[in-house]
Amino acid sequence: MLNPYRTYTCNDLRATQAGETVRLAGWIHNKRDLGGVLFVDLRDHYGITQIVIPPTAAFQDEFAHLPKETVVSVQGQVRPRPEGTVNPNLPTGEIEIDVTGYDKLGGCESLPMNVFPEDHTPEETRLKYRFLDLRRSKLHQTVMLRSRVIASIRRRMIDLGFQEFQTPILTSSSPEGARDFLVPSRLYPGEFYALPQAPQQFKQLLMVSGFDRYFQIAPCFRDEDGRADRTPGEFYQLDVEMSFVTQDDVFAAIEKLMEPLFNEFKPEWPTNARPDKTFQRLAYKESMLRYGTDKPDLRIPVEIKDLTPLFAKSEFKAFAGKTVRAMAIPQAFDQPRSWFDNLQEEAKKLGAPGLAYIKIDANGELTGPIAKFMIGDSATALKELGAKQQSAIFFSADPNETKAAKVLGAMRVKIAEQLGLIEKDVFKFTWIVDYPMYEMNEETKQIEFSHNPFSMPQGGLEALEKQDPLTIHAYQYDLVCNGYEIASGAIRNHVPEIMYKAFALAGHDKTVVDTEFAGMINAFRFGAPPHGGIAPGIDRIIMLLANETNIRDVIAFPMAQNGRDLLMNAPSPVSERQLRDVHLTIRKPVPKV
RNA sequence: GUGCAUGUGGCGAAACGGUAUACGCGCCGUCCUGUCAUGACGGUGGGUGUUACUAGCACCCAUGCGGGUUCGAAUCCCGCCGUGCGCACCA
Repeated sequence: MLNPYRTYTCNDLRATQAGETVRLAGWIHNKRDLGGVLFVDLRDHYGITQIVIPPTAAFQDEFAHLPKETVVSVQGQVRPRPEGTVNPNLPTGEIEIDVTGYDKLGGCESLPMNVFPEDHTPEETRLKYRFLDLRRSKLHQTVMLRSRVIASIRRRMIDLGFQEFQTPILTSSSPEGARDFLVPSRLYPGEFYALPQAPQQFKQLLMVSGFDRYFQIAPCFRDEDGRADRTPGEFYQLDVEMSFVTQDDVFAAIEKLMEPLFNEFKPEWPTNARPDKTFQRLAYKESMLRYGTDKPDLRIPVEIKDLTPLFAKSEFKAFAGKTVRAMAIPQAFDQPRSWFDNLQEEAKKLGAPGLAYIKIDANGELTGPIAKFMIGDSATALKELGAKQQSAIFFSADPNETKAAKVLGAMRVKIAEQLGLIEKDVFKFTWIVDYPMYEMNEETKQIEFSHNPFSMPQGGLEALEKQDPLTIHAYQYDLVCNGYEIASGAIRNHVPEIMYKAFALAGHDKTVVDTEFAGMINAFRFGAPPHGGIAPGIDRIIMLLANETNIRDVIAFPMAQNGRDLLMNAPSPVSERQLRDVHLTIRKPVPKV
């Protein structure tokens, strides 16, 4: 039986179908009323077809007054367009439909935002009327890209020998990491499920269960605030875990996924992969030194240098005895004083005392506010910094090494954006490896895990027993592309003895491990394979492939930065009865006066 | 929690201490038989009142909300709220 709404989609018809009687259904995309003849662009998911309502049609006037975005089904005959009126920009541009009748399937009221033309609209409106925003070709295409990327990832993972699993969404709260989303239990008053921040423990348990190679396109829930590259509340990871592997094996698997994936969807953008399609590696410490961050944007051709020894005994008190880092910025010489002043303000916002700089003029002479302190060795060294003439050198000095590095790292990106120094249309990947296992909490002076406490320390038990904890590296790694952390993972600590020792160094005794990670530590007692994995962020990968800078633009139904869903009105109050079912009373915060 | 930016018609916006809503988009009306971001002309914030009621006129209100400075505030100041970006946070 014939479909009552359509016999073709709006992207199907070509000149070869001329003469056929057809039915098309879709949205009224645009109208061109020429007085006699009425042209209407009919749009569906697949494309646009021009339909023509002739002056002889009794319903022409009626049709002309249907608002844009009305849903109709039209019947008519396919005919080739007259000579000279073919539209080469439209796949269906050779033909048009001579309409003989129509049905109005869905009316449309006055629109709160334009679907076509796709003009600028505030994000709040776009989120509230997401179903309209999703009709616009930009977002519609991105969501389709997302679908194709995920399909490709799934196919590639299976081809690489991985199996797909599902893991619980209602699980238990885990003590480490971000805040959990909690789900109150009806059957157990006062007890809660938590939504998983990642299927971390489950995937490790699957390895202990002998499944060898796991993957899942997994939703992850974390109660943390949004950023341009981070949605609040929930996001998707390609969660991966492998047994009997080293770090190199995990890298090899992910490289076999990523490089071809990026190449499939953005073939015109070269990557910096080596000839054998592997990615470069950078030690965490090296990255902090050269780029001031553990997610360096390698598209920026600027590196930071350490000048600490040079100023150790300097007359210049602002630098003496502190960690001093510097970077040379080409093209910065000619910037106005206000530009340099602005950067100082930016640096101060990041907690730096300021942002010192000197300029190197056409004669290679040092100028600027602090140039007079740069004498002898330091002047020579600065010229050797690689600073070409007509450039500027920026300094960051702080008693705290990490802070000195991070300030300059942030300024490196900001300056590069302002001066257009970021290389375009290219993907620059790097692995970040050798993360420290522990770090010193400056406030409490306690040694803490710097990343995932389940990571295997490099050197194993021996390192934990004999080495200064702050010098121990973990088999912990990130994959970074164009300044975005797109994956994070580790070789796991699967040996209870090493686990207890690792926690002991961070000040947690055995009972903490036994109670808080009971499920996993118990499993490790019964024959656990060495294993490790990684979790690439799906949303960020799509962002890169779609060339978007706002992560909400690659998600069909995102929440606003404040964690609200403006379309569905979540979160929202629930009834007293629902609360009673789960044994909750509301404790409201004290209102501000 | 916090820093910065921002908030004016359905939408993008203009006015930057002196007649708010210029201009554009959309929408409405009229005209046009080959357009395809159609074109031309006109209209388009809200309320109340009034008249000779397809229309006109008068008055009032409106620049996120509340207060303040000023002869006069969209504009300057204070507080609050919303949104965006950043920081804290993110095993």
